[in-house]
Amino acid sequence: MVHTHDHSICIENAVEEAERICAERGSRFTDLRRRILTMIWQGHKAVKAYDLLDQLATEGGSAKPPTVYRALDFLMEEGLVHKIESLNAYVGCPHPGSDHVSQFLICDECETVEEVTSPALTKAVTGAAAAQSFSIKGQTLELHGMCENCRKGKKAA
Amino acid sequence: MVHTHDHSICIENAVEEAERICAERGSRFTDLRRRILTMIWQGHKAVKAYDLLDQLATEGGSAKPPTVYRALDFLMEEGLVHKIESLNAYVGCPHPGSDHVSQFLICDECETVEEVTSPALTKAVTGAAAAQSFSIKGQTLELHGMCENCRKGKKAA
DNA sequence: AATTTTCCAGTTATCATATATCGAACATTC
DNA sequence: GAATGTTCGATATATGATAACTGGAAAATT
Repeated sequence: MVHTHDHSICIENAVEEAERICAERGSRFTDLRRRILTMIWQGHKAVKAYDLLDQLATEGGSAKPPTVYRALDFLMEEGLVHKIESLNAYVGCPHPGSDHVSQFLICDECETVEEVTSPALTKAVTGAAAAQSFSIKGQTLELHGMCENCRKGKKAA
Repeated sequence: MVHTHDHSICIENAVEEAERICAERGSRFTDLRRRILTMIWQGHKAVKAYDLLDQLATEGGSAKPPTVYRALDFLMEEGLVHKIESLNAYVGCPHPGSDHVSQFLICDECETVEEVTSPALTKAVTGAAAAQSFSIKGQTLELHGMCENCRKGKKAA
């Protein structure tokens, strides 16, 4: 998806929200965690752990993998970021704090990841599980394809 | 899920089917590929690449990672096995040859992976994508939880 | 049957992802 | 300021995956 919006707003919002949520819960939103969350929010693409490492390295310090993974674990526990299993990469949650299941539309063209929560889809998931008497605890639902904007671009080209 | 069935039938079927499919397509179902497919079908759990490596090692030979991954790639291309992204592991396809989307119910208790193809769920997925004008090319749909048998077991205990 | 072609599997090397363990630094609370 | 708890760092190791190249076996062709 081509984003014509002012993305700095997204970053600001995400960091502010994180700040608020952590304060509320008594979790510590440390400098490292803020930096990593900010990096992840540089765009709407999923970011790989080692890209974060590289970025941290260029910023001077010498962060090692465990540091990054711990920060990512924290951010995931607080629901501030999600992991995209099919990409081994991480993306910011657009509405942290609200209890929700996450479903992802991943454009293989522009790499944009859009998080959605479709009630109909969630219902179908629940139904499919129920049909097998399966009690659901978590879902990984990642749809790959091409987003609207890329599709338009392709058609035009 | 507790399997009361004679699992050796599953293995035989899987290998015979693979044989048939590969013959039909002119793909070569080599000894290594057969061994790996058989290993994956030892149960209904997803098997990790390095477990396959270890098993191959104990069987004498000295297989290296690329060998295993190449065999897995082949088996996936032919639709004989699927990768479970949320586990980084591989599971046999119960009905190869038939064109289908795969959805998985993964029991976190007994680790059994059940493949399903729910028309209702597939329709919901298509619908959710359409709602965002997203053109879908592939899906990763993995539901984690507890299967019927494990649930019963827990209740009894 | 001999030759050619194709493709499989092995080797080495390397990269990427993830965990375990331990200890030092730091802020917070009392 | 001492006690506590947490973060962050270093090191090591395990696991997951790919690249580039080579030799050799099987299939196809002549």
